[in-house]
Amino acid sequence: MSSLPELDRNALEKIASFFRVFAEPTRLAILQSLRHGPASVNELVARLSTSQANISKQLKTLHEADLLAREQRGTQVIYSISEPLVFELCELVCSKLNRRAQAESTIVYDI
Amino acid sequence: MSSLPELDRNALEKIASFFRVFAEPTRLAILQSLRHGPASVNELVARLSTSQANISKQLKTLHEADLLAREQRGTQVIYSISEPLVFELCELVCSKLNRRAQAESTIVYDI
DNA sequence: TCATTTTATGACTATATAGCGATATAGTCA
DNA sequence: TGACTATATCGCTATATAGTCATAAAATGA
Repeated sequence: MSSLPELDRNALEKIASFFRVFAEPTRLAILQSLRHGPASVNELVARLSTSQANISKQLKTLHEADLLAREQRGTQVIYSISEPLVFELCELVCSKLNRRAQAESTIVYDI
Repeated sequence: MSSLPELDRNALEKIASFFRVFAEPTRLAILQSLRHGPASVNELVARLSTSQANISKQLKTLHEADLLAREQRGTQVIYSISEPLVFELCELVCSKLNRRAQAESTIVYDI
């Protein structure tokens, strides 16, 4: 938002890919869970209702998007949010959805 | 980001769906093009390299997500950005990607 | 080394949707 | 009404990926 040379297809594709990381409820659930602090894979598996394989897969996606830090401790791997942007993005979207919801009912979104 | 009752699957799915609207380069290209001001479907078709059918389809998605306003003028339909959040979101993501890109090369993202 | 625990990966299925060509729909003007 | 223009929709194909089960890989401790 400033200079106006248009982004080419390649750049737009990279931006789209970044948004795509946030476009799945399971990944959002992982981010929401990690708001409380770092957690191991098994802890996340216990909290969320999906398989260990799927949790690992989605953690990989989040890590490759540079949103999560990964630390190995013995046989466990501890993941934590490494990018504050995660909260800013979710706050923006949640407040937007809350504004919309208020006009309709009373559901409140808040990650 | 404040109170901590976790969002249920249904709420997370709605948030994910919202992010998903931004997760396709053609829709981002439309948003980028509309930054210059309102435009008709045909104008967008002329600017972007995809079919009229696809432009109409993606405009529908953007409109249903409450991001675009739609105004019929004769046989033409004029679309315009109706939600400033669009710019905030894209700025956040672009600046993030720029920070990352600076650490690697010199590509600059700026919608 | 072997058994155990924890995490990651491979093969697969099911589903969602981007994009296309063809066509329908709707508005305008003669 | 009929011709014309602009937009929307339908049917379709191709592709991407979430999720699952089974298994591999890696770290630990006996």
